[in-house]
Amino acid sequence: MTRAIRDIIRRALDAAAKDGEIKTERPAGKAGWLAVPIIVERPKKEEFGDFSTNAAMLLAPLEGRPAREIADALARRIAADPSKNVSRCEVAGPGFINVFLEKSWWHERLKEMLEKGTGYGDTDIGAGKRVQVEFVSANPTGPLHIGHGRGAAVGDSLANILKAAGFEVTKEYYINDVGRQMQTLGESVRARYIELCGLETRFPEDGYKGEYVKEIARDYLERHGCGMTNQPSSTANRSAGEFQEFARGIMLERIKKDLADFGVEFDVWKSEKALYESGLVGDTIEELKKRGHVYEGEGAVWFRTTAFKDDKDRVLVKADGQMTYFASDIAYHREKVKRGFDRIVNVWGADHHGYEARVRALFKAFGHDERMLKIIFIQLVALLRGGAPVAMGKREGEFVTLREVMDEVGKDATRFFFLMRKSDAHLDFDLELAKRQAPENPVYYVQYCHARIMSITAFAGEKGVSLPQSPDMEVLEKLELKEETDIIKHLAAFEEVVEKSAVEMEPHRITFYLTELAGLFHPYYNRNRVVTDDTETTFARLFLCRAVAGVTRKGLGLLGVGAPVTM
RNA sequence: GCGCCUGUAGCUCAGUUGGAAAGAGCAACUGCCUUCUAAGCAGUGGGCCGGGGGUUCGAAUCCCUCCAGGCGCGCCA
Repeated sequence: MTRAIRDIIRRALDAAAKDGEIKTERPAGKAGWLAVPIIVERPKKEEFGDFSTNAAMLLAPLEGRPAREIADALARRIAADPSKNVSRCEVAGPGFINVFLEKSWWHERLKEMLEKGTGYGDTDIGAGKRVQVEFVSANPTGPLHIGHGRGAAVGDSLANILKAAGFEVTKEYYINDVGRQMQTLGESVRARYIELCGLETRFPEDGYKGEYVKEIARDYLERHGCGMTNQPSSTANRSAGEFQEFARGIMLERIKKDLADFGVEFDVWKSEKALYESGLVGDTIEELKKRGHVYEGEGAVWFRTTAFKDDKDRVLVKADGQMTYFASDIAYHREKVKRGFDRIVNVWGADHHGYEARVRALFKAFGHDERMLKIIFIQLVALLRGGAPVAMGKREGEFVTLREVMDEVGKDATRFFFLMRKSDAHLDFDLELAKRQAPENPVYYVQYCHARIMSITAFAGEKGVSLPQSPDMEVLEKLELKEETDIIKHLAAFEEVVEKSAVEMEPHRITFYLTELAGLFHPYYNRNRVVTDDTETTFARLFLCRAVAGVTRKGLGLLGVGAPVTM
């Protein structure tokens, strides 16, 4: 759509140049029709036209003439555009050129999107480039909490949007299944198990106190009985590993179930443990060594990340011989690059931002273009209930799980709420508001738009109206109301919104877009009847409804939110 | 102390490749259900875009500085 508009401006520039009114040379190529980037925008105010451009103001200094003079010259030519799509063209303010398009031009846009059907909104700016989106990646030491939920919503929705924009996407979950915290989990389960068997034991000081640990211990007990408690201490120690392995399996199952119920499926589950077993971690350190980025000191092995703008060097191998989390993580990122992704996206909790510099150091050390790495930080969620904060604290075992929230307010509302803000902004999530089935709840506002249209369609069916597969232009010409053109204009912007969301990696743009669309449709519905005695108008309006419902369904789909037929 | 994020209406937030008179939702107030779902609609009030400088024809948007809040600065993950 912008392409068509840009063509109009370009033709005007060409004509003006030909007539000698513009002397500035224009470089070849699509982007540079001027030495400066021309902005074509959809003005906020409708008296400024369907689109406007600042071309004249940018040309003024180059031409050495007043902007308004140049604007006049261009406006004359735009108004006379051979496509006949321009109804009028005005110069305003300091030299803006405001262009008004014929209604029929918008009707054609509507026809186009109806013909594209469910494919409307898909574009190919991704050009099949491969993007890996790694998100959630929570340690399997406890259930997913609400913060993970926001990351899941953002990551999954982003993946959908990228796919729609023509990227090839791999969704991946990195399982931190080695290390101290996993060990603690194993010990915690073991302690609970021993307790369940009626024996005395000391619960680990920093153990996980949540109820879920007891549940896992009960599971273990059911499968293995109490035999484990009688074993000699050496065996019992070794069995801590067994508890850990058992707990890992249960927790992962539970996490997968939570995510599946949240509508999130991963393509790849990557185990940190497996990364070690494949030898990749060792290889990566060796490789870094060869490149001269590694040194030994204080009994540890260090990666000189300060050479790449990190605050301090980072330990890869601890003095006790254990690898750090960082060691496996750089191996993982190196592996991602090797797998041939064009773009690597990490969705992290905002509390990990201090980690970014050292991961980027890896890219630089290996000579990869670090611009391929994008890290999205998710600010923490403040959970409220009727305005009052709900306490969260993982260690105490009092955290609010994604499961609880989902069960209470529903999957759709939960996902929608997580996507109402840009990721790096704090989010207040009020359970009471999310649950309320009232207009102040934006989820229902948008979903209702879809359901309402489905209801209209059903009503039309009862009245014996059968809508043709594809619209005739003569029928669409019946959409004469300003409200109708406004809705079409907004629908026509959908592709660009999807593209922008993909490029900027900002799913919340879709949420806002849909709320605006619903905000146009509901008033329209309220003032006008769709199904009337006038067959052509009924057809035209049903087509418009079909397009609104289609875009709403598609947009909600990108968010991972359902589009109900009835509410 | 250093780094990252945030600061826009009473509340929660959009709006940053610089554009024309600042946007939405909620809350507040006033109205609307014999007509395709009132989970809806119509209307009213509400702002030194954290402060101060600067760049520009033009700044919520870019630069500097200060203030406030969050987070991070482990041989944890």
